[in-house]
Amino acid sequence: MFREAKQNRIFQDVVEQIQDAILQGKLKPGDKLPPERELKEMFGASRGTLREALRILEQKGLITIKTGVTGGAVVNALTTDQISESLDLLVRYQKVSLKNLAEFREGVEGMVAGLAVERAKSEDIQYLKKLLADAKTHLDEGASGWDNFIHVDNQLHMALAHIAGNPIYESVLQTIYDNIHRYFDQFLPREEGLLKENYRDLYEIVKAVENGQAAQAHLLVQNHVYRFNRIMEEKLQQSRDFPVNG
Amino acid sequence: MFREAKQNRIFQDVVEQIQDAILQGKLKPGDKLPPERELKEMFGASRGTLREALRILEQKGLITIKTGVTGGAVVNALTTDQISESLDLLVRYQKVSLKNLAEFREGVEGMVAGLAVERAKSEDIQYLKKLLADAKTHLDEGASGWDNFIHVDNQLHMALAHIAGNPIYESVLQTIYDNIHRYFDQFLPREEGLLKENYRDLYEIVKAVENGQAAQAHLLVQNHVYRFNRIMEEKLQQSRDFPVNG
DNA sequence: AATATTATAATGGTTAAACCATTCTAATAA
DNA sequence: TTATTAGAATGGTTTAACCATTATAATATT
Repeated sequence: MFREAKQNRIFQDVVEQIQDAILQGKLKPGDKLPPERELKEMFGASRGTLREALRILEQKGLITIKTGVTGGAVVNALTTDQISESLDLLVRYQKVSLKNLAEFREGVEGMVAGLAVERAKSEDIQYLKKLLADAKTHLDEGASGWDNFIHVDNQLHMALAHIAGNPIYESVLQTIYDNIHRYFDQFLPREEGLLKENYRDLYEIVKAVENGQAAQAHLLVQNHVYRFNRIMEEKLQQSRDFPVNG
Repeated sequence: MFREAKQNRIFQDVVEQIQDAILQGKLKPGDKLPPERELKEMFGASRGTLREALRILEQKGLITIKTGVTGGAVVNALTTDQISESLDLLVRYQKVSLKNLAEFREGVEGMVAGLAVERAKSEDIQYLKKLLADAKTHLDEGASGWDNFIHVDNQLHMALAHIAGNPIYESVLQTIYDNIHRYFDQFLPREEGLLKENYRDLYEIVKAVENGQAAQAHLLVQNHVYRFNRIMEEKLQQSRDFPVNG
C-alpha cells in the first residue's frame, strides 16, 4: 500500500502518501487506517514520527482519530469545516471583518440565485417550498421559533447554492455562514417585524425561482442579503456605542 | 454553538495556549518561541507531545519551524494562505471540474472589478498601468514571452482583487487561479492572436478603472474571463476528442 | 436464562533518553 | 585577509516502555 518514507522531514512524506491515497480515492471516507504500530512498520518510521504525520492529517480534516480498542484513524468525508477554521483564524486575528464577510456574501448569493433559477428541477422547487412552509411554521411560533426560523432561512440559501450545481459556491458560502454565526450571532436580527420581512423576501424569491425569473431572483436575493447585512451592521455599531461589557 | 469537549489530549491544550497567545497579541509575528527543550519544561510535557502541538500550529500556518542553531519556531504574520490550502484540498477532493472553477471565477471577478473601480487610489492605478506595460513587453517578445504574459495577466487580476479591499475575494480567487494552473495549464490559450485580444481586454479594463466606470469594468472583466474560459473549454474538449495519450 | 460485573486485549496518548542532521559562529590555519 | 575546521545549539528521529480508554469476552450474580 505505502512505500517507505524519504526526504528530510519523514513525517511530511508520510502525510503526502496518505493524503494522496485519500485524494485519489484509494482510501475512501469511512475506511480505517491500520493501527499506528502497523503503519510505523509500513512506512519504516518510528511511532513518534508517524504520529506527527497523523496529527497533520487530523488538523487538515482528512482523518479522525479515536482511542480504545475499536479506535484508530478513520478517513473523513471532507467538509468545509477546515476552510471555516482557517477563515475563523483570520476573523479572530482581525484580518477579516463582518463587513468583508457580508460584502462577499452579498455579491456571491445574487449570482447563485440566478444560476439556481436556470438549473432548478421540479423536485428542487418542491424542496424550496417545503423549507418555506417550515419557515412559516417557526415564524408563527413567536419568539421561541425565531432561532429555528433563522436556521431554515440559512437552509434555503444553501439549497439555492446546491441547486446552482457548483460545489465551490456551496463550500464557500457555507464557510461564510459558519463564521458569521460564530462571531456575530448576537447581532442577527431577532425581531418579529424584521423576520416577517425576511419571510416575505423568501416567499418572493421562491416564487421567482418557480417562474424561472433569473434576473428577478438575482435582484431579490441581493436585496434580501443587503438588508440583512445593514441590520447586522447597525446592531454591531450600537453595541460599540453602548457596550454591555466595558 | 459548542464544539465537543475534548478528551485529555495534552498537545491540544498546548496548541490552544500558544494559539491564544498569538491571537491575543502576546506573541507577535516574528517573535521566536523558546527551543523545544525549554518549552517542554514550561508546559510540563514530554518533547514528543510538545512536538505534536508544534506540528499542528505549523499546519495552521501560525508558526514556521527551521532547523539549525538559529532555527526554531517563529510566529507568522497571518495570511490567507491557509484558507487557500483548505479550499485547494476541497477542490481536489471533490474533483471539481474546470467548468466549476471557470464559472465561479467568471461571476466573482466581475464583481471584484466593480468594487475595485470604486476603491482604486491613484497609486493603485499606477500599479495597474505598470502591469499593463509589462504585459505589452512580454507580448512583443513573441512566443518566448507568452508564459510571462499569462503570469502578468494573472497579476493584474489579483491586483484588482486586492484593490477591491476584501481579503476574502483575494484568497478565494488566488485559490481558483492556483487550481486552474495546476490542473489545466496545458489548456491555457497560447496563441499570438488570442493573447493580443487578451491584451486589448486588459487595456480597456485598466482604462475603465482609471475613468471610474464601475459598470463598464464589471462587464469588461466578465467578458474577458468568459472568453478565456470558452477557449480553455474548447481546448479541453479537443484533447478529449483527440487524446495524445490513450 | 438474563443481567451485571470483571478481566482481557487492542487501541491511541505519553514519557524518557539517546542519537542524527542542519546550520550558524567562532576558533584556527593558510 | 581569507579559507577551513571544530563546536554548539537547534530541530528531526529512534527506541522501549508505560498509561488511559474502550469494546469484547469471560465470569459471576440474580
